[in-house]
Amino acid sequence: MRGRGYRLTPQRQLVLEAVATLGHATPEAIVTEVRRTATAVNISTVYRTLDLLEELGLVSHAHLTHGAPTYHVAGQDRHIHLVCGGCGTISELSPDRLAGLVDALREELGFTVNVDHVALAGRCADCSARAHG
Amino acid sequence: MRGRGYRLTPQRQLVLEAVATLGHATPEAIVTEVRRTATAVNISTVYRTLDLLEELGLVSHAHLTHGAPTYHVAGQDRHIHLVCGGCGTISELSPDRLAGLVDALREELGFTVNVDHVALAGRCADCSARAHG
DNA sequence: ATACGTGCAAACGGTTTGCAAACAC
DNA sequence: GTGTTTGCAAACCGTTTGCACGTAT
Repeated sequence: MRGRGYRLTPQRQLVLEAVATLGHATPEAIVTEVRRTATAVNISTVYRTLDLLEELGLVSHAHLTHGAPTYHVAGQDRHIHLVCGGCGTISELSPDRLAGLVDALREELGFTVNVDHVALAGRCADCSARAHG
Repeated sequence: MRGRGYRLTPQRQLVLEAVATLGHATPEAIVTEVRRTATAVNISTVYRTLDLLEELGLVSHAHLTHGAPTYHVAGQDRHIHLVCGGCGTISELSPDRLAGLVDALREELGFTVNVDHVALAGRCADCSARAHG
């Protein structure tokens, strides 16, 4: 952090801790967690800090729903998300499932897929059954 | 359209035509196109109409960027999108590339992936090279 | 004639910005 | 001390809503 010329502030520490504690969290959830120990922290500081932490490679974000993105500690407990458009249920999946595609795209096109970033949309078993009923 | 108890209005026709003409278009781009022939059409009508057309299975939408989604005629010229987080370039890919994964998820979990819906984020060859330089 | 559909304006959720005050260095 | 970072308030973008008017059926 300091190594890259940035200042180490309580806000920045608290935001990173909150992301670690919460697992997958929206900016709104993060500011709520942070305020448990520092009531005055502003949501705009959280946004600025998340951008910075992401730039430093400490956190990543994913889009699970049409609403706010969720942030998580980078490279930890990696997985793909499946989001059911019927009931909204989110399930997790090993990133190995995409390994074949990822490797092929890197070799053929030089394109490196960020596997965590986007969820796969679709319909879970229950909702598929219901739709046909 | 009428078959399902909905009224056929000029606005609805124009929105569908605009989606067909534009290929991939945001609601903003669609309303601009529609206004070339009907200046008074409101953006909220476009949103309502797109929801309806999607419910009827005539159009689909995909999330290519962090901004507005893009709408396209359903089932036509299907492809996956690759979005480079470095330069923003969007490229297209055959949905066959995901066939293996899609089949596996359906068999094992009963989950049906909506392949068109979400783009794969990552870094294109140029931007990967640049990042290491 | 009577729902249904539209335009408008206002609100919404999520995010970004300009600025002056506060603080890490 | 000085330049970065913060809090605040206001603006922003994309989207949704309530309501009175308009219109396809």
